[in-house]
Amino acid sequence: MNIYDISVQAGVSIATVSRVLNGSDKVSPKTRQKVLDVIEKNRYVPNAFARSLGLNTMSTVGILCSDSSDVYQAQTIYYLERELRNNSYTSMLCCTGYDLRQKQEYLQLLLSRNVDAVFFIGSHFVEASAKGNSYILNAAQKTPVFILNGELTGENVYSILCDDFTSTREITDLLFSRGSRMPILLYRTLSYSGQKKVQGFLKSCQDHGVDNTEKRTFSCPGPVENTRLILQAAKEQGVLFDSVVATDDELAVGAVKYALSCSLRIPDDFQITGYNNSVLATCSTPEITTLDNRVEFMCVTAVSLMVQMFQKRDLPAKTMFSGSIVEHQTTRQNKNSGQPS
Amino acid sequence: MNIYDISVQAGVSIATVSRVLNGSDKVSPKTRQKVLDVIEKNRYVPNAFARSLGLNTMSTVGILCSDSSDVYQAQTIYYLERELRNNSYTSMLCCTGYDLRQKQEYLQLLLSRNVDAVFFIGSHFVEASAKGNSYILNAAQKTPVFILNGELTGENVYSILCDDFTSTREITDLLFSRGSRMPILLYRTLSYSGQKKVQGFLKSCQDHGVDNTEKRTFSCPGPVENTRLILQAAKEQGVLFDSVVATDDELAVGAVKYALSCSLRIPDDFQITGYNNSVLATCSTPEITTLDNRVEFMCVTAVSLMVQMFQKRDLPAKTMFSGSIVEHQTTRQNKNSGQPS
DNA sequence: TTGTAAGCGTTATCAC
DNA sequence: GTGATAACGCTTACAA
Repeated sequence: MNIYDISVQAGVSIATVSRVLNGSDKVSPKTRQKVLDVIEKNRYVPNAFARSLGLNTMSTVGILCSDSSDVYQAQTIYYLERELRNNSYTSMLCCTGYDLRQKQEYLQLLLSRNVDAVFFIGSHFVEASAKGNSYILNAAQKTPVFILNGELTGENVYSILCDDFTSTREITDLLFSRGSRMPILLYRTLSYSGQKKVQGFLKSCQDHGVDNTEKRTFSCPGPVENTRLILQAAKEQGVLFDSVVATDDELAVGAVKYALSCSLRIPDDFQITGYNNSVLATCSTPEITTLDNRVEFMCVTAVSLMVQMFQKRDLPAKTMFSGSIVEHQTTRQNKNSGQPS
Repeated sequence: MNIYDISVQAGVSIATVSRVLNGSDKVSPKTRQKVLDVIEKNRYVPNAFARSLGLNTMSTVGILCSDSSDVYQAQTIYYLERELRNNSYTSMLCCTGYDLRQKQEYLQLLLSRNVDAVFFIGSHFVEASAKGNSYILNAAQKTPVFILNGELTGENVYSILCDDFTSTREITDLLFSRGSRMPILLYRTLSYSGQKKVQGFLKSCQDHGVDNTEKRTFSCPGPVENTRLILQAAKEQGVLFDSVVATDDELAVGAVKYALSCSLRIPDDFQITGYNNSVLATCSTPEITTLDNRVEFMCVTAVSLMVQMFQKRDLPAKTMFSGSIVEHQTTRQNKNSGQPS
């Protein structure tokens, strides 16, 4: 069943059927109804392939993430897809993993499918070296690129991100204000946002007169149990710390497990902050004070930017917004001097 | 740049270019190389829309989930996408929420895009009433449907699922064997798998001589704090229980929080089991004994079924596999008689 | 082995 | 308002 069949049954030309389908106002009400009836009767649905060939678009965008099962990314995917659908776009999901070659292949795949735009979730996609990012910039020559929680400068590239520097500085400030004297930072990788977090942490430490800051940041790859081991090792190597700033909630969970295994009282002896305000923060006991980096707002904003861009509006290449601290049970309630462990 | 431009530059016909592109063996090595050089030089990529119009497929499948940010669904999406991509399919992701109308609209959307197959994640899509499922059965007339962790009988519908009845019976058996005398069950909804879990729980209770089983199952919708409140209420209403069988890990986390708030010792006074073997089970302290329902295996199997189906093989409409218990810290180590709280 | 030409099912530009 | 008809860019018989 195609547009020609419909046109025959309705006694009109395919042009008229097409007009009805696309809501043109240059069709008489009578003709329109006649055509609609035939369409209805036959449950006719226009062929998407032919349509996209003619229009040169399928109203589809690509979503690239490294791992959709990561709680933060999963959240982002959810809101992105919802917003895109609300604006009549479908989402093509690609989980690339962390290998550059895979990322490039996936991006090529999306481009070859003629997606209308590409969204990168997370700053893992922005490499430290400019050369490593050329594949994104190349892509942007054909297709608009939106980077969520990362930053990349280039033509047709738009970055939407939480101010991780300030947020991490503020959450570290919070620990100091609640009596911590020697916080340490746990981070996952030195991605763009990872670096910002480290810098925010160091800034707060400097502001509070903590020395040797470069030795107070620890990389924690791998699963949650690894975090505990790394903290254990740090302690055994003589690193003194009475609080942990974690750059995601899973790392914070690891810190909770460390504290519990050492019988440290949380938050009296030991304070912990997470990041992302994910379900992990409230599933932990005690529940973790965390940073809400407004995933939903980020996604709504990103899709809004995309829609405006298609309307040829001039847009900011970078949109940055502030996070907010959500206090739970791993930080002290009010200001009093703490006692380093 | 299209196939015609390439053919001119290479001094051949578009048919030959097409043959080269599609790896036909009916092209002389010399011609092939000549064409490949021109393609390379121009970085030509064939138009996906025209291609799909001709072939009547875009090698795309639809993935329908209710909420991609749910940890279980996020896992499933990850493995599904990976397997599909390994078999040269791209994934169109749709997050429908829990409203039937939305589900139907999304399914229509996917069908109108001519996806090659549709995957439903989770049994939320299978309604209790046959009428509520007609939209799926209708879709299956055109497009093969794969239901992951749910069951629906119909032409062109394939169900791949963990044996939730047996798994829940076994994990309840485990609690009895570790000294529990009066377990209760927490479930999310009475979806297909939800029902199976309830039945498995009741069977185990009957086998162990527990009466009044129908009053020992509790529905726990909503966020994690709600679970604690429901358990609290149950206790205050005089329900006696010394262990909780939760039908997902998040519910189990709620049970952990309940136990900790009552100062019950886990697992000595109170035992808990989760379900799904998700990150939540290990992020909890104590870590939760849970059921591994083999998400990865399920996805690999589902995609394998799809591939075989396209090869016109005859396939089982239902593929069921067993789960396995992963013991952590919320169940006792060995058999000894317990003391009901 | 290669080329010609007829689809595939739309949209859109013309005439009328 | 409506109807021919030419794109859109590819695949694939069928011919040569």
